[in-house]
Amino acid sequence: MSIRNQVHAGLGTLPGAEKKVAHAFLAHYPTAGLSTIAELAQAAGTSAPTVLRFVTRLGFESFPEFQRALREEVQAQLMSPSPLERGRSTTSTQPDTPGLITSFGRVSANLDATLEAISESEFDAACDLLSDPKSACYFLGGRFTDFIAGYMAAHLRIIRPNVRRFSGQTSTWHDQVLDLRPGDVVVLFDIRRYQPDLVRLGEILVERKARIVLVTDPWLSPVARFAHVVLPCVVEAGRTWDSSVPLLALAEALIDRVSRGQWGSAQARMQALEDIHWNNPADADDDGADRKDQ
Amino acid sequence: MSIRNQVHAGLGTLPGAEKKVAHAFLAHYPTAGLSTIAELAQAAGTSAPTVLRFVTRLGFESFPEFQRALREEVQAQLMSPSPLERGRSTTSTQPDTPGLITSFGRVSANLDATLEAISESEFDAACDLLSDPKSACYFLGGRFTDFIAGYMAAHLRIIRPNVRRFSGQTSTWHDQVLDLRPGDVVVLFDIRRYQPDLVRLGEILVERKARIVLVTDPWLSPVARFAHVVLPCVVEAGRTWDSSVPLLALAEALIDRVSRGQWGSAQARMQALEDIHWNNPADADDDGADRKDQ
DNA sequence: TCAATCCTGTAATTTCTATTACATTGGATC
DNA sequence: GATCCAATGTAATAGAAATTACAGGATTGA
Repeated sequence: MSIRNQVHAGLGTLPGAEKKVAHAFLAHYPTAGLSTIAELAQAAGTSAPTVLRFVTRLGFESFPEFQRALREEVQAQLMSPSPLERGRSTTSTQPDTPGLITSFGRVSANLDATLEAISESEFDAACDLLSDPKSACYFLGGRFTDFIAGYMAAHLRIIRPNVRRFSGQTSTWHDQVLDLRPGDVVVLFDIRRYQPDLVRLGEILVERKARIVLVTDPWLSPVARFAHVVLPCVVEAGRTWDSSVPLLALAEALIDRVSRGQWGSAQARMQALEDIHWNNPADADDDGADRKDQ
Repeated sequence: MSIRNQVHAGLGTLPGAEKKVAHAFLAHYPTAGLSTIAELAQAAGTSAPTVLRFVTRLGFESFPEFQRALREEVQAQLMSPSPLERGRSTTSTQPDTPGLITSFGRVSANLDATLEAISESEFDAACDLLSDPKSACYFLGGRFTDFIAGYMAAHLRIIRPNVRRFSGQTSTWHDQVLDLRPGDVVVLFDIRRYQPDLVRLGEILVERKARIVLVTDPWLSPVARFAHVVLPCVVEAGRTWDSSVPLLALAEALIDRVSRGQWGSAQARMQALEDIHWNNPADADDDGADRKDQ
């Protein structure tokens, strides 16, 4: 077994400080192990002896011996045409407590299914709507999906102007609708169990001649009746709760497409915001994790 | 130019003994250069000072410096199966509007990579910490990842008591730390570009004897120094921004595991909350989409 | 052939590195 | 709560490693 896998497998049995060494090693594999003990210790935020104990626990007589083995491994990897043949230790997972593999596998299947559920043309239409700089862009989600809405708004706000979120309690939404102008785009996230508030809001939005982009599940939220673009995501994961991963993946795909389309005009905007953000770290959180009441 | 090519190019101008060093170096690149001077000298059939003169002639101040450069070169080679070109580098070219398939494909690859990056034991450890009903549980993320933190908190709040979020501006975090009791669990999300505030918070948390679960990227946030459990997620998606999908997938995996483990005690709690939620739709959004300034 | 110059290796020196010993902390157990 | 054991860091030590100084030897040009 390669040293890399060996470390990976033994991570659980390591005491805290040595675990940090293991992480630092894996994070900067293999170079972190090819320099000095002191350097690796510093990278891990621990002391030299701990690093030494770490390599001893791996079964090496000394640190130089460890480095020798590591060098050979590196050479072998650089030689071989297919660099990654890492075999993950597939410890048989008990059905009761699904491990990462099970969980991620289901999510992956969901993504594939979502890909089939969404039509390319609808996706394109959504991108076009979001790329229109003249109309404002509102975001809102349900109980759990509102975080996805927030995530998406936070990104789009950097690329284009007039990005807002419906904020606060349901009863205040109606007030905020007053700001809407005909043609404005509203992105709604609503998966089961569908929230009645959103349906009512949908009606109002249509009256105000807003264009609605709905992200929902394959059973379609009632809001679909009012929506101009419907993007269904497969959220059924056989778990206690539905998975929002496909929603986020879709949101990121939209963000990516829009940001590429707007690149010319958005670049300066991004740079300006970045400068503000990083030159003023005290306000960074305030700027980034924008919440509804701004 | 890489060191390897540099040596290759300069082979002709080298004196005899140094040429032998160059050959030995190229023959066993890069490992020959990563061990000691003495070893390389022996491999070349020459003496240590000749090796040193060789690296000096290449333009390096010292042998360690030469090794450092070599290590970086090796790392770059190993790290780049996919030449990462983010939006910045492709400014002029007409954006090759990537469709859903491309975008989702990348995300899927990220999930696979994340699966390899996270050790099962660390995942288990994180679940154990989150399943401990005695200690409170705090959540906080960075600029974009705070939404993931919120999503996770919103779910866990249903399964178990004492789930809180660090809220508001950076400066008020310190006040909120006062509520922390030794042994409480803090889940931090921090991917590049790492926020200095979080590092400072990490220090304070350790002083207060909190147990930190860090969700970060493979390059590890500086907070990793203080963390008890580190969960690295592959976020590099070759896009303008990093992808948070692996973070969310991980969050859901944690939620699922914890909710299954807590099933007996949590079921009643869930039922009660569900009732409140759906019988009182006016407060529904307020409950779910809890934000910082409440 | 001789002298000048550049290579090259041996040996001494200095710097830094790995290693060990020991004290302190922190967590677990009864 | 008190005690024990593991874990961790600090500091001292031993050991290489890199670097320098110097002298012998080859090569070149006159």
